[in-house]
Amino acid sequence: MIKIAIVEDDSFIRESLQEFIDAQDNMHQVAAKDSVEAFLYWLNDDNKPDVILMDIGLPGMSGISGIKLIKEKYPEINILMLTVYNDSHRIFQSLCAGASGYLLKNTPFSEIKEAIEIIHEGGSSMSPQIARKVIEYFHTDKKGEITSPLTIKEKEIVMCLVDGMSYKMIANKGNISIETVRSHIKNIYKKLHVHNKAGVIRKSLKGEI
Amino acid sequence: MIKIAIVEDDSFIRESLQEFIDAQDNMHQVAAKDSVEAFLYWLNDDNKPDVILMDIGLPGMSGISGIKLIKEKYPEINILMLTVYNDSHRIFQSLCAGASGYLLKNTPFSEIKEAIEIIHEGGSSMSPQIARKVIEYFHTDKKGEITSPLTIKEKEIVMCLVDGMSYKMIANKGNISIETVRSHIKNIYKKLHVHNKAGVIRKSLKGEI
DNA sequence: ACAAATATCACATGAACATGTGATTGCATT
DNA sequence: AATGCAATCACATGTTCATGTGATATTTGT
Repeated sequence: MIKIAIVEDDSFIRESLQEFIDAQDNMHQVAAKDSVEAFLYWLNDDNKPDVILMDIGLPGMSGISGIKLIKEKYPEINILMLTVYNDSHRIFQSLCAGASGYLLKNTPFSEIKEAIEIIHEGGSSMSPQIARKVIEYFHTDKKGEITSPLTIKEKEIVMCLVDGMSYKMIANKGNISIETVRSHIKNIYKKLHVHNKAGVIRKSLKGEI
Repeated sequence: MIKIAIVEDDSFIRESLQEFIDAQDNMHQVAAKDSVEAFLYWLNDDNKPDVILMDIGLPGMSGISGIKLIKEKYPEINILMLTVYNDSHRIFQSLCAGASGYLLKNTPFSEIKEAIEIIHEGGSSMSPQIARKVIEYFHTDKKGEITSPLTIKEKEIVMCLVDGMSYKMIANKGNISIETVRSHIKNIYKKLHVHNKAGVIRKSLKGEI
C-alpha cells in the first residue's frame, strides 16, 4: 500500500486527487496540504509518505524549495512534480533539487497512478514533453532554429538587454537615441507577448527567439 | 504515416519488429538493416525515415556512433534507442549523441509503438529505469551543484525575477514587505556580482546559481 | 504607384528599480 | 557570551523602465 502525500494549493485539484487515490486498492493518501510550510509542519518520522505529489507554484515556499528540505531529512521519499510549468528552468531546478518524476497537470489520473507505481518501484516517469526537454539537455549541439519574428536590429537590442545594458547604454552603443531604443523595445515586447525585460531575456536565453 | 527504419543485428528481433510495425495503420518500416554501415549506405535524401529504432551493440560501428553521423546530416530524424544496456554510461552517451528516446529491449511492442508516436509528435519516451537514471543524473553532486551562494529564500526571489515579477508582486506572493524584497535583492546582487535583474536572470537561466 | 514594415525620434505619465544607510530579532557557530 | 548570518523592515535619492500617443523618412513588398 503506497502512502501518498499531496501538496497542492488548488483545492479542487487537491480534493480530486485525494478521491482518486483513495479509490485505488494499492495506494492511499496520508496527507493533503496546500503549502510546503503546512506539509513540513505535519511531516515527521512516523507519518512520512512513500511518494509526494508536489506542485511548484504554492503560497510561500515553492515546491522546488520544498523538495530540498524534504530530501535533506527523508532522502527515501520520492517526489513526483505535478505542475503546469514546462519550462526547462523549473524542470531542471526540480530535478536538481531531487524530484523523481515530473508530470504536467493535464496528465490523466490513470497516468498519474501509473507514474506513482513506477516511481515506487524505482523507475521514473515524465510527461513526454518533459522527457523531451530533459533529453534535449544532453543534445549539446541541438539548437532550435526557431524562426524569430524580430528584425536584426531588434535582436541586437535583445542581446544588449540580456547583457544587462540600460536603454542609455544601448543608445550610446548603437549611436541612436534613447527614444529609438524605447521604440524598438516596445515593438519587441509586442512581438514576443511579454511586458518586461525579464520576459525578453528569458525567451532569449531559452532559445525561443 | 510514420516512416520507420530499424537498425538491429538480431535477425529475430528485427523481423519481429518489421512484422509488428507493418501491422500498424499509422506507420510502416522503410528499412531494416543489421549494421550502421549498411544503414548509412542505404540512407539518402529521398528515403530518410522519420524515426529510427537503433540498437547499440552492433557489428562494426556502435549505434551511438551512428547517431552522431546520422544527426549531422539529418538532424530532423528522431532516433529511439532500443537496447539491452541500461548502464548510465551508454544511456548518457546515447543522449549526448542526440538520441530522442531510450527503451530497453524487454519493452512490449505496444509500448514501442506508443513511444514512436510520442517521439514523432515532439515528445520523448524512456523506459522507467532509464528515466530514473536520467533523473538521477540531476540529483548527483556532479550536476546540481554549482554551489550557489544564495539562500533558499534568495533563490525564490530569483525565480520570481526570472518570471518577470515586480518587487511588489514578489512581496505579495511571499507575504513580506517590499522593503524585504529590496534587501534580499541587494544581497543577491552583491553575492552574484551583478548590478541589475538582467544579470541575475541570465545567471539563473544559464544554471550558474 | 501604393501600402506596409522598419528605423528613427519626441513628449508625457506613473511606476519601478538600484543603491545607500540604518535597524531589530532569531538562530547557528565559535 | 560573543559573533556572524539570515530574514525582516524602514526611509531616502536619483535613475530607469513601461506604456501611451504621435510623428517622419527610408526600405521592402505587392
